[in-house]
Amino acid sequence: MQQGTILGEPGKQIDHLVFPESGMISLLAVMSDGRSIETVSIGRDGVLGSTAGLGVRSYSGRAVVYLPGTGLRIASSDIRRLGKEHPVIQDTLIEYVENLLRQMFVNAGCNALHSIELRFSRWLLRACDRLESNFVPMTQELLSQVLGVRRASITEAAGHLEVLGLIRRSRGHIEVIDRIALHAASCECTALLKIAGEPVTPLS
Amino acid sequence: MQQGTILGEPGKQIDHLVFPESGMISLLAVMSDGRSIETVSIGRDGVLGSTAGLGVRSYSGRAVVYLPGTGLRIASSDIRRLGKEHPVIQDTLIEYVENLLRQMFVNAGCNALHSIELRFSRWLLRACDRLESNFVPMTQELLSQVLGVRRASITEAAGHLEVLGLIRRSRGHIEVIDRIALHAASCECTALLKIAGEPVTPLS
DNA sequence: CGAGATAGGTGCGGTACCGGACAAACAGCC
DNA sequence: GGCTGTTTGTCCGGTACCGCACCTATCTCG
Repeated sequence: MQQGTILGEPGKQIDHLVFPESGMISLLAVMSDGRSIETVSIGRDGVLGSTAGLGVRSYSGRAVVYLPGTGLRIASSDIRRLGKEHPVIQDTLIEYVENLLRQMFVNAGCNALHSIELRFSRWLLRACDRLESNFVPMTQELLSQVLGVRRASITEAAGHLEVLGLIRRSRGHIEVIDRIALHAASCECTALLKIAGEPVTPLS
Repeated sequence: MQQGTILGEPGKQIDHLVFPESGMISLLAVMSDGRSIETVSIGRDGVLGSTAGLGVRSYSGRAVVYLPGTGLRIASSDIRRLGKEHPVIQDTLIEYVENLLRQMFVNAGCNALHSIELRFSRWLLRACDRLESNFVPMTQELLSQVLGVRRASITEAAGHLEVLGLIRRSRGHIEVIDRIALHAASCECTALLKIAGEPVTPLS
C-alpha cells in the first residue's frame, strides 16, 4: 500500500476488507470543492471495510493510504460467510465496528471544536504508534488534507511545536522527539476513547 | 419523546430501537468540557439504534430528542431475531445504516469546514422537513449545542437570516418564511447525500 | 400584578484561521 | 554543475468566531 493509494470512494462497493500489517489508512470526508478531513484512521489494530462484514455494501468516505505499509485482504463475501460459520469472528468484527464508530464521534467533535495544534499533535502521536517509529513521512500538503486546514496552518503549527522542542521538521517528513511532551500538548480526545462509561454532563 | 430527553449515552447499551413517528433525535459528539455537536440526526425516515440490528451493542454518541414527537420502539434482541427470520428486514436495516454512515461523513466535513450560517440554514431546513411545519421550537441555547458554537453566534446568524427575510425569530422558536431562499443560503451538503457515485477529485 | 426565571440581544477585545500569492530551500536528474 | 519540480517558509489583510459579561425582553406562576 503506497502513500496516496485510494482504496475506496464514497458510494463505491466494498469488495475487500483490508487488514493493514503496517502503515495507516484514513477515511476522509470529501467536500464538493475538494477539501477533505479525516474522520477516522485505521492501523494494524484495525480493518478497512469492517462494516462490510455486517452487511453494509459501500464505503461512506474516501479511504486513502496516508502512511505506506503492507496489508492483507479478504473478499467481503468471504468474510460474511466466515462470520456466519464462526460467531467469534462475527463478534470480533462487531466489537471493532463499535470501536470505530466511537472513534468517529470523538473525531467529529475534535475536528469541529479543537485547535489545529492540538489536533495536529494528536495525529502525530497516533501516526507514531502505528508506524512504531518517530519518523512520520508526511508532507505538509498531505497533513493539511488530513486535518482539513490550509497548508500554511500546518507550517505554523509544526513551527511552533519545533520551537518547543517536541518535533523536528524536514522536507517530506516530521520526526517526533519528545513523545511525552507532545502528548501533553495534544488534546485529551485520545484518552476519551479508553473510557467506556465516563461521567457526562446533563442537558442544559 | 419530550424535548431534552436523553435516549442514550455513549458506551451505554442499546436496549431498544426507536422509530420516530414525528420529531427528531440527534446524535451528538460530547466533549469532556461539555461542549457538543450533532453528528447526525434521525427523523421519521429513520431509526435510532439501527446498528444494534447489526449486532452493535452500545451507543457511540449521545442520543437526544431535540424536536419533540412520538415514536415506536422495539427491543434490540427482538429486531435481531426478526432480522434473522426475515431477510427483507435485515436488508432494509443495513441499507439504512449505510445511509446513516454516509450522512455522518457529510456532516463531519460540513461541521469542520463550513460556516455557521450555512450550517444553521441547512439544519433549519431539515428540521422543517421532519416537523412538516415551518415552526421550529428551539431555543438558541439548544441550537448552539447542536451546531457546536456559542449561543451568541446563533443570535448573530439568525439575525442575519431574519434581515434577509428568510426566517422570523421569537422567544423559544424560529419560523421559516422562505424555504426556497433559505435553501439557497444553505450549503450544498444536503444535495451531496442524494448523489451516489458522484465524480471525485484525485489526491494531490 | 409583581417576582423570578428563562431566553435573547449586544458589545468588546482578542485570536485562530483563512485566501492568496510569492520566494526560498531542497532533491533528483541529465 | 545547472535545471526542474516539489516542498516549505513567510507575509499580508481580512474575517469568522470565540470568551466573557451584562443588560433587556418575554414568559410563568403565585
